[in-house]
Amino acid sequence: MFSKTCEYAIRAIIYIYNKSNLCDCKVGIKEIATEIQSPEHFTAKILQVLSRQEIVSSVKGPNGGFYMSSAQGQIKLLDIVRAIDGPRVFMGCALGLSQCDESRPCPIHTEYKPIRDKMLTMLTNTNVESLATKLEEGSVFLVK
Amino acid sequence: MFSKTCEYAIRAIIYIYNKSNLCDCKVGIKEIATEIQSPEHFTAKILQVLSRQEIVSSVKGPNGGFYMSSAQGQIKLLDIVRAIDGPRVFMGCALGLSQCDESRPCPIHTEYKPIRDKMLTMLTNTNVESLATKLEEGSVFLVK
DNA sequence: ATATTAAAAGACAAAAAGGTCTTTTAATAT
DNA sequence: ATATTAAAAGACCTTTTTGTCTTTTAATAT
Repeated sequence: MFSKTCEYAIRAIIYIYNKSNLCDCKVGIKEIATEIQSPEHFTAKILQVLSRQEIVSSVKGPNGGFYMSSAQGQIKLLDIVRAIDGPRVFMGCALGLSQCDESRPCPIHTEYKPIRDKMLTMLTNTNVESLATKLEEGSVFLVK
Repeated sequence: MFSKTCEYAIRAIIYIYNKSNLCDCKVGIKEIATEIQSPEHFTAKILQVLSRQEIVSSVKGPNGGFYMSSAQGQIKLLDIVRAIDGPRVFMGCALGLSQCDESRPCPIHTEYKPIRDKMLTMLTNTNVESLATKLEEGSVFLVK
């Protein structure tokens, strides 16, 4: 459903938000990659993209690393997914038609659109903070 | 959402079923590729896969081509998608965890699973015939 | 039987996604 | 000021997906 890149992105962001809000500290790429079990350098590249889009913050140098403000905790999953997979993700036709809507639908438009819309609604309504809270509670997990 | 391969597969199958049931004839790969606007040889390869799985039938030689029986019209979208993208499509964790379920969920399991299940239900309940009927009515389209 | 036809099969190639490694930049502790 | 540290940047590689082209196989019309 999501690209690998997107999966790593979401897991990394949840980890960073949780950790950086817990101890008011910065967290390094090595730790992130270890804790979410993702390829280190690849994850670093993904975080560069998210950093440019100000979804996550970073500082270089000693005691540097990634961190997020509480304001950034309000960022929606859709913002992350769009930053990675582009702004048109979950907007296109299920069968790849360039134009597909009520006025000229593909054969599965009627069946598919409600589901695609539910996906968009979910991504729009879910923010990072709520997911990090569940992680902190221990009711959800980032690995295995 | 679907792979390109899957998009072409579904569009080709709907076209073949509609055409072959209309005129009780076989339809060639050239015509299929033209009519659904897909790459000819690539579409041929996809149909080879679907043919091996008996989702579509074919005969070689003069007046040969692809065709489908009414029984094959009862084939579900899920059968096509699984034939192409593998049996575990729309079964996995949204964040790529190898184990993710109610007993040990990823952070978005609760939000994601109902949507994934709706997708599976839709693919399970939609058969080729119903889509081909809409195409024949002129209420849906395979191109643009 | 044979020529013709059309799918099947297989070898290749381009593009995109996923991933690794090295060098550069910039922050900061000393 | 300088050494150290850690992210940023960039070169490169691998795998998968998508797509093309050629050859082979098999059906059938003659």
